[in-house]
Amino acid sequence: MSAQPDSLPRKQREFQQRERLILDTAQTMLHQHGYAQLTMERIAEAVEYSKGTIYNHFSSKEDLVCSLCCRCVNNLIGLFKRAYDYPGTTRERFSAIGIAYSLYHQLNPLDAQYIQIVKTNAVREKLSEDKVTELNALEREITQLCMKLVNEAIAAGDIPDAETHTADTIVFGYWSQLYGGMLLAQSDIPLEDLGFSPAITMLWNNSQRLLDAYGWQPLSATIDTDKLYTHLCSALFATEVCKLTQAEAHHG
Amino acid sequence: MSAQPDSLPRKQREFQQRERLILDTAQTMLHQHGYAQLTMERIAEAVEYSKGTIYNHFSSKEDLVCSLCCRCVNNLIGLFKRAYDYPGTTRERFSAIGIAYSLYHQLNPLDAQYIQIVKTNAVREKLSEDKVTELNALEREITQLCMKLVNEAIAAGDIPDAETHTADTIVFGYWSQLYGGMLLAQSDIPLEDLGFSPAITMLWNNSQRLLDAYGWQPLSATIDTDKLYTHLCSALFATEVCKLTQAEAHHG
DNA sequence: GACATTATTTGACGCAGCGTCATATTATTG
DNA sequence: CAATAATATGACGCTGCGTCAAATAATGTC
Repeated sequence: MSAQPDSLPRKQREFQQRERLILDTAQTMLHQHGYAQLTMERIAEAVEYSKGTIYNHFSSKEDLVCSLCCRCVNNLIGLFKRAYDYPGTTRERFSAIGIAYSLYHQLNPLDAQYIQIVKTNAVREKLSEDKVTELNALEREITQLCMKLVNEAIAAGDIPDAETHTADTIVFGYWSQLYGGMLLAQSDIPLEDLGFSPAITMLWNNSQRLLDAYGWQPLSATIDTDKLYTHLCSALFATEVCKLTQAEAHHG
Repeated sequence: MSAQPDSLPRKQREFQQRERLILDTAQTMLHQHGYAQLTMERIAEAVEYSKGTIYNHFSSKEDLVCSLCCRCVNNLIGLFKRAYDYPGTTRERFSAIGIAYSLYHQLNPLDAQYIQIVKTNAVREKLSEDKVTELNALEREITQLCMKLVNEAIAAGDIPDAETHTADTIVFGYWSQLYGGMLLAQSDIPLEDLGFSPAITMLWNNSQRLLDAYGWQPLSATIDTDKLYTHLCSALFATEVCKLTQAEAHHG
């Protein structure tokens, strides 16, 4: 098969493979039994390595969870890029980013846990320098992707009165809404019990409203936003939607 | 002084007093040294009671932090009520709620920590039934206050096209934006380093935009929103703004 | 293939912090 | 002033993190 020159990176490949195994296992355990039940001992037992070996990969439990978080943001970046590359109007593409965000969190509701956990100062305090840097880089990447798109829209004249609110304000506003909305939707506060509509619907409607407020053409009055939603879903995220409906059917 | 009939509740008064002492101390410690350094032993030592006594008040460390969180939400409710009672247009009053939220978190940036910590499933898992109920009740109260105001606005005809987006959507949207915006502003991601404007300004502008999008009269085009901001601040939250500027002057 | 050397894995260990509970202390009552 | 009830205490058990010397495996040398 592979000749000598490959034999050096073999170790590294094994290392990476094991790292994936550990992360996958930790993720599964987290999903099944919650954070409180997630211990380094249990992970070690599950992957059939000893605790020391786990610590060769992750300097602490927080470090491990942060790595999960990084994977998660990476996945999100993938979806965002798909939205970015969609051949439509800038508004459609930006809307697609919102859908990507929403879909991802619907599909992986528990992934929001890592993000939240890692955002907590209680955890950040304990993270290594490197991991913080890694995470910041990813967050920078995903932010810049949004900024780029908004700047394209402004350049193309799709946001006529863009002087009054610069790209950063728009990205910040849209992102706030998505982020806050997802957190509220997923929080243990039972929104629907309080007489609220499904959060996903509200989120979509609100974000479209917000884009209207920025004057981002074409305004929602001129198009059917419900149709846009379903169209973008099927055009860009067919597999994700499919998985989601399956999961829903499965859970009843 | 007080006669016999009062002597029974005396114990209770002492109990409550001590509870406040513990919470105050814990809060200070949290602010000064962070969550990781906050231990039950240290709290006990600081208040000069033993650990067992602390556990007479709080069934666990999480329980204690949750109580801090409750106090914090209570403070917020106080500010919201002030905004609600302001004798102005519905839009001004709702805007004031946004300012209340923003001011509170600027004044007590660390309080957001408890909320975040408690929102984390990792911590929720460990909370007692009672504390979760208490917290839910508070969150219900603060939500309902917002709902009430939006419904008043709809009833008064201040939101003409209110059929298309019901009160819950508006509250959800506004709240999402405030919540998400505050989290982003406070997160360790250095927004300004990424070329962003001050988050508070963006937050205010975006929320005004959103109210416009709902068609909530009077639209921001017809008024000076900057002036409204400063006016509401001085009319309703003079003491808070004062504290804030002092704190800023103090920290340089 | 036997030995030396280097890399990796292991799990026993130390330690910190949570939460408990039998005991000690203080308050209340007869 | 004893008897009894209420409360406070801190030693103790336990769990889980992170370390490190020793064991084991891999690699290189003759």
